[in-house]
Amino acid sequence: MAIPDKPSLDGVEERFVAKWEADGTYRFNRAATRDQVYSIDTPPPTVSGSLHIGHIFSYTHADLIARYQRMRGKAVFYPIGWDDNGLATERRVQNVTGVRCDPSLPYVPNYQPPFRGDVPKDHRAVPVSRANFVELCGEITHLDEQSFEHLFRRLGLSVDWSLLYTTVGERARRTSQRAFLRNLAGGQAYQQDAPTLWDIDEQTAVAQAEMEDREITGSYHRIAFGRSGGEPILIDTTRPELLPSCVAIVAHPSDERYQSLFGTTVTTPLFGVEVPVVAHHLAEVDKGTGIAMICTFGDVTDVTWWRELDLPSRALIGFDGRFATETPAWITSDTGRAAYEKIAGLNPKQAQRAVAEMLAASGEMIGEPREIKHPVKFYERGNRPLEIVATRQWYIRNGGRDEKLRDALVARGNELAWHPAYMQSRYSDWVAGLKGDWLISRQRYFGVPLPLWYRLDADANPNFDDVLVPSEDRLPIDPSTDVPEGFTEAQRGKPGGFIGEADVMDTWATSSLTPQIAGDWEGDNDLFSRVFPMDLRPQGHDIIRTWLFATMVRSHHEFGGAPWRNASINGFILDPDRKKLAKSKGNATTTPLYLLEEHGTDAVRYWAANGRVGVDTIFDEGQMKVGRKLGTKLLNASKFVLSFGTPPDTAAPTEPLDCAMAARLDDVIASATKAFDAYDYAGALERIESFFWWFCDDYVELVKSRAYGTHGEASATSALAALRLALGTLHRLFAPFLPFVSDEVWSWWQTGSVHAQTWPTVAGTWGDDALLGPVSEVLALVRRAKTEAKASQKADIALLTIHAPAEAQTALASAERELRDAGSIAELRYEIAEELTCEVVLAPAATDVTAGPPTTTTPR
RNA sequence: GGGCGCGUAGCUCAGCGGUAGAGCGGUACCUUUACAAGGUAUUGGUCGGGGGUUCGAGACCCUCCGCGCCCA
Repeated sequence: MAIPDKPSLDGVEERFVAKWEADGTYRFNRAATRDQVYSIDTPPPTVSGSLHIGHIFSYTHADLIARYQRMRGKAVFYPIGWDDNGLATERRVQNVTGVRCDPSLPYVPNYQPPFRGDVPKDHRAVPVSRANFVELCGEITHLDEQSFEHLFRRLGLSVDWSLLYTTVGERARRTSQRAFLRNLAGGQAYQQDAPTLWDIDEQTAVAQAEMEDREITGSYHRIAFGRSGGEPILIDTTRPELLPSCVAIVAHPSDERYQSLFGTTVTTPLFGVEVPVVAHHLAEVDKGTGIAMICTFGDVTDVTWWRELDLPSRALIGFDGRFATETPAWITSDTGRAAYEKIAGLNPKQAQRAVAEMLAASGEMIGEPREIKHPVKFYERGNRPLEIVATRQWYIRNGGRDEKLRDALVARGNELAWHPAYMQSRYSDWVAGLKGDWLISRQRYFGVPLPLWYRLDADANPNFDDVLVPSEDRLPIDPSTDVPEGFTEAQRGKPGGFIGEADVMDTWATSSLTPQIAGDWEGDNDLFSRVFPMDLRPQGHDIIRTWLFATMVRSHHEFGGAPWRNASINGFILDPDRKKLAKSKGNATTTPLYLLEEHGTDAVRYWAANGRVGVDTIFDEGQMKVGRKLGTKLLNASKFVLSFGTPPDTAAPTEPLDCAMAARLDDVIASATKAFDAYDYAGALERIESFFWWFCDDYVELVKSRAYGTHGEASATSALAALRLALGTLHRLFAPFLPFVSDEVWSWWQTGSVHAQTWPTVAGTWGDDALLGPVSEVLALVRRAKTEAKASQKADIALLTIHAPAEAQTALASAERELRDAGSIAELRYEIAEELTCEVVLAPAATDVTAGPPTTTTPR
């Protein structure tokens, strides 16, 4: 291919994206053996969200490593997936189409939702069947996935698109169900009736990893518990509405004030239920009055107390977040039952108002409620505080209730090389602090179903202990339409028959299997054995506790080892005020596609590549402009170097300056390789870039005249060979960072893609680059003299006197021709001196016969 | 409250035991036949404060201050 007259970065993305796809440049070679493979467990982005600059940042980092390893000769297994499974997708579909799922409705063929796009604010969601809802989820996610793919291709990710998977796709469902069944068989999955964190708006259970604390305003209500033959006990609570669920009151065992009360009973106000006074170390002496009521269940501490003190369960808040309509049996007094009837069916907020009014009226509330700020648990995507309801759920053991397992999982962290190393403590700290097992069942619709049925007794009541499972070869199954072995569809819901499990799995229960899904575990075990355990898991530090940990749990249970060898953890993107970029803060307004179009992909990648592994990075379009400049420079420099002509095949650098440049290049290759091997792509780029600018500014300037042939053919040939050696090396060194422009310049003079070439290696035969120091120094002094004389850089110098130590003079003498050419120096003299200085006498300019006096400069 | 990380030039960052660095910005000069979407030069810092280890500390240790993230 010919060199364009005016090289340009415009349009390189479209051209090479198409070419790489057509040529299969990034196709995985599945014949490669495990030791020849470098496999990457890429995070599948959530397609219900929109891509933002953080994706550009982190996915570029993974791509840098992928491209480097590919050039090192590895068969790179670099798949990508879309995470389209779960609640986030359901929400998006509801918002876009104006429907909501009602599993009781029948399927409607060819259903059209009321909207596709802008749903008016006052629109009331239209109920649709589960099957219709899932269909719409599939339709909307498919559209999202196309735009994601377009952006990622445009970003130049060298993923093998033929390996694309989705987390709700057939293979993911099969893998996910198979892994669950193995966990079930291995005793690592179990179901339990237990207090469960519950989001009353989404009507689903929430796992520990998905909840967060938020500081909200509440009110301390001081209420009096009656005591036979004594003063009432005063208790401060933010949740007086839970009074009917009260099972005990609790103080710290060492609390002097309440010593005499432990073992006695008190009576709850309004409801008149007798409850014990108990001691537990979690009661806080200096919080409120130091004695608290235990209700089933107001918060997670209540759950601990309930479990550890073996208290009865008196839960009243149901799945809908409202108080049970039926008055519970443990409230026996007429006044108590009358009080309860006033809150039956209310939501917690309404009930709180009602209870507070009743307490005020009965005189059992002391003073007015006092406002406080306190942390309350929320579902991370939720709007109202979590409730805790007692319900049957499925769990996977993750060490939260088993010290040995916990220790084993912490130890698995040592099997990974963490980049940066300190990120391992985020993992260890999280695992060590787990409070319970991993809740994986969700009361949702768009997800992977739990592959289970339950046998029904003679009255058609489910026996949850009698679990029916499919054989693995039937997977994936949907228990709402598929039938357990030995049954017929007619027996569904009938006495002696079966019912399907309605719940789906937590999205992380599928996402935790991305190495197994991508590698087609048990589907193509030949492939799987070539790629697993994966070499690299790249991801953000925010999801170490979820994605990374959950994946570790699954791999530990199934394979008894870590699922990867390396974890590289990327930082966040911050705005110029050092705030985390987030759409909700309104500082993440620039879309990724706009940036790629505005600055060019290579320029944006350049910015991303400068963000060191694990370090939060400021969003900086200035850096993208620098990247753009680098790309332009690579075009121009390549064109110039190639314009000198082609040296003979056997040509090699022979001149001292050329060999010294090659030696310096060797050093750059060595240190860039070392940096890349340590996952320090930013360090590698820094060294390559710095060499490149020196190469352009000094080396090319020094040799261009000789390359034109001014000193004869032999020395010209040495220059040409050296220039092309450097150029070919630079093109390959830049290839991971600037994939588009590097392939463009490569195509001018080479065949094939630069991305299919091998990473440069050190020749080690060029000697040292010692002479380059003094030469660059003199060149800089000459330039400074000209600049200070306000002369053009091409102005002639009549006489240059170099004062320098003897060894520097030897170095300079070996490159004297080049110095004279580059500086337009007529006469050059040497003087011995301690320090290197130059005396510059400019030749009288043709148009200016009154040139200034000689200029003396010293290096700084 | 706990854990982790970070405070180096106006800005963004590198350096992590041996003479304070890069890019951007600012300033000046050069319309140089690769590049004006350019080039050349130049200006910027008691390396957050204090103590200690060392012949020597931006770097290692202690402590304080400030900022960020995660978890309570």
